Amino acid sequence: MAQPVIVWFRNDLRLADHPALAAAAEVGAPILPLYILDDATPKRWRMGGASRWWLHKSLTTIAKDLAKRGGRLCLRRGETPKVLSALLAETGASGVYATRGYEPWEPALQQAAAHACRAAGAEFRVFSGRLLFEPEAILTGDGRPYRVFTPFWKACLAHDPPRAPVPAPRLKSFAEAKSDRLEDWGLLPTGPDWAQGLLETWRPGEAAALERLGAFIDNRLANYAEGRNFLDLDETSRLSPHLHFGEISANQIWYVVTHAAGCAGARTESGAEAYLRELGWREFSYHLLHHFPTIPSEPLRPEFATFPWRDDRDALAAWQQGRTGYPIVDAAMRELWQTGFMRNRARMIVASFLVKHLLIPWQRGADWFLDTLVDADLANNSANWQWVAGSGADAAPYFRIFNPVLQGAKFDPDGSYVRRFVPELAALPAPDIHVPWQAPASVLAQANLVLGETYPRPIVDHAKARARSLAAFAAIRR
DNA sequence: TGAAATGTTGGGGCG
DNA sequence: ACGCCCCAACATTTC
Repeated sequence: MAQPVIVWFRNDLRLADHPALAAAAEVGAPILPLYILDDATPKRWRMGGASRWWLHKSLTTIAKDLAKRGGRLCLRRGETPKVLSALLAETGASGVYATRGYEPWEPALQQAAAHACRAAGAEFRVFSGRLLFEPEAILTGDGRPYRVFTPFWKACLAHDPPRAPVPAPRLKSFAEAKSDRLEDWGLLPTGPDWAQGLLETWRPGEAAALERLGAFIDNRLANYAEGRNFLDLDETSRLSPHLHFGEISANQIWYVVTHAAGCAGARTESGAEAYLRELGWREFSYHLLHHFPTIPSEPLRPEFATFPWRDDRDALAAWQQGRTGYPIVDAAMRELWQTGFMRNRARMIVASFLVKHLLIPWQRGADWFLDTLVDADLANNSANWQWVAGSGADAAPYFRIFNPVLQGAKFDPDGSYVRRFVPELAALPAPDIHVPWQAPASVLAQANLVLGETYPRPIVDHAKARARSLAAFAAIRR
């Protein structure tokens, strides 16, 4: 029997447009599909609860997809180099093929994997597959990384177009090896099963991702530029968790959306352009993380080291649990807890509230998002929290403080988003639903609402919090 | 990918 | 008819 080739799956849990898998298939040797659960390698950034739930479902799905083709996904738990060394010894594999990662620990991890392969006389090959543009390919004229989005994205668009997707290879033969049982990995919540809302909201896996992309393009892409902001509508793609786990690639999305846009043609920015620009922000985040690997924990702008943050555990808990007294903030935070997701508009509102109204360090918010979002992604999460806080690249200016009442009135005008996720406010009429503390007593009584009991009063006064935030930012502005 | 404060304008009520 | 004031409505600037 020929020496097998190990395809080391990570956040690339798909069979189509998978350059490493395609290259392994080209070899003509049996393929051993492998996933390693390595809780030791990123010491600080252990996968969050919602991510582990998704991972369990996604591994189940790709294992089935492989089984349909006669293969068996090998699951191993442990430190990656040790697992690879053991498996190379067991199987006599001639190589390990993987998709390049960009997190801060990836260079060392990939080097360790390469070393394990070399010691076993096998080759280690890394393929691109996660990004449209490699970080080395998009640099300013003097060879430095971009720190402002617009010129970055212009440079991307002027660059050679992204790699065209490759189809799923025909997989002729597989190798097998002893495998853990997925159920034994404990990825699903036990004790309280908080994942019911996730189960009702999501269908992880490659097939579902492709279906979602198709439905998005058919039904919502044309209206995306405006519609994505409305919290009570479902006008976003919701592809982010699929994209994070690599169930679909950015290249697949790029080409399908570009093709769909080819028939359009409008004076205002089209939905396709707006959507591709969001993919551009993802690229930008990954490039930033690659070039500035400390951004998950440290502000990119050094002057923020002395920012007068507050350590307010009660306020943080109120924010996490969706009881700040600002309905739009609470609705969004409860949506996050129930479904593992918020659209971008909601993320901006709640992030601005945590950082500007409460003056709580953005890292606390980033940690909470990493634990609760099904699309938790170190690059996007770090870059976007720093963007909101003003400490990052091309950051939102310090004075841009969202007014949660105005944001609610603008993007949830009839209050149906609030009603869906904050049921104790459901009986309030639209004029009052974003400002329950201003509602007349008769309206509150009719809605069976007792402020401070059935729903909290605002934990901060907007005008005072705004002034406090401006003063805090003035302190580091000198 | 804001919001609030401040400035300007123009219609209309009214003496 | 006229000037004055009020104040939306909109524009600009400031945070």
